[in-house]
Amino acid sequence: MFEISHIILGALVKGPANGYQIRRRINTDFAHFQSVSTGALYPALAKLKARGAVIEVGAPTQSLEQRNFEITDLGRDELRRQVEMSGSGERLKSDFLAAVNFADLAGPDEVERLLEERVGVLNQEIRSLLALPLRDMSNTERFTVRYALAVRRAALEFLRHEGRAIVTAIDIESRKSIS
Amino acid sequence: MFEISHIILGALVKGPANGYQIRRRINTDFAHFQSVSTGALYPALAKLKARGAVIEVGAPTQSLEQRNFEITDLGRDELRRQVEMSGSGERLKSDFLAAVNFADLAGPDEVERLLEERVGVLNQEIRSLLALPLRDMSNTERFTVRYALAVRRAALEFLRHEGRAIVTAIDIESRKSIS
DNA sequence: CCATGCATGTAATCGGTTACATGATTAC
DNA sequence: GTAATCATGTAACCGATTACATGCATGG
Repeated sequence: MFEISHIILGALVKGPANGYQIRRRINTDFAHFQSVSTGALYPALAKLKARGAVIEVGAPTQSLEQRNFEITDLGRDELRRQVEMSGSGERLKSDFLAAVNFADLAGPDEVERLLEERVGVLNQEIRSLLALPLRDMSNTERFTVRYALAVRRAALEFLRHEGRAIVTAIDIESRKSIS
Repeated sequence: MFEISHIILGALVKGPANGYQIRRRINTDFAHFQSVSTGALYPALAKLKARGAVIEVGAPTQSLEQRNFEITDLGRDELRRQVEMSGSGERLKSDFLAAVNFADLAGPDEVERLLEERVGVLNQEIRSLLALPLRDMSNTERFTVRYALAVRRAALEFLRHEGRAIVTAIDIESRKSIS
């Protein structure tokens, strides 16, 4: 399992950065498969430094309390080993599917709301993915973005074709139980 | 956010069950959006009982230490409210995309392995979804299964069409850096 | 001047998994 | 008889989020 520390190393492969920049790289460039909060980032970064997977470089002379981290060969080794050990699983926790699954209790309006909202979320995610600087990316990075785009577009497509049908089906069903 | 307790309530909507059966319902029928471990299930079940969202029914006379839980009106209310409050987001943590994203460090063989493994996982997930008793399901349940099928099939399709290309692209790239 | 973004960090808490402990029942 | 499945539960741990505390820099 990939942990935050490995993702941090992955973010630093692109070049040195401070904590804030690492966080932004992860939450934009890697948003389609991972995210971080500050409470996870800084402790993980400290541990990586302690074990020599990253080093702190540059001027402590700087007036700002801004730091600068760089990945070491040891860090690259660690990341490479992680890739080699990694499986191809995904852990999904879907509020959308859970809510729809149990929406019989709430009625067709609720299903309609959830569907519309999901379409909105998917469109937003697609827009974010398209906004990424695809030209500056490596082949593998671009591949992951295109994979993420493909599944989101398929989800949208499905909702467009089958969303209406499910709402009317539940509507009919709920009317039946009333009469 | 849907928690385990809500998912348990959702499993009990289908009818009374013991802890073990609840767990199996979740890990098969709801596998496409949620899973549970025993360490989460039993404490959550105890709390649900304590607050009256489920009741323990039937014979304590039974020789087995088998229990039987039933959802109450209060529990149904709680689940309905949760559906109404729910957003349409999904939280994905993908080892597959992370590993591919950083696979430059490991070489084309590693990418090929990850792709093949992912195809295997997707096929298995599709088989599991198709094995579900679709006839016995409500409209909304069936809808979530078909949604899950659609995105997995799209992922497979993408890998079939674009998987080969990425492996060769990285291969060419890595040979370039050698020469 | 004041909101927003940049920047670092900690403490409390959370939701959950892994592993363990135990034992009955069923199927080969 | 022995392996697998059914069945319940706890303790230790884990990875992470939320909220907070602090302060500088920038732009409207």
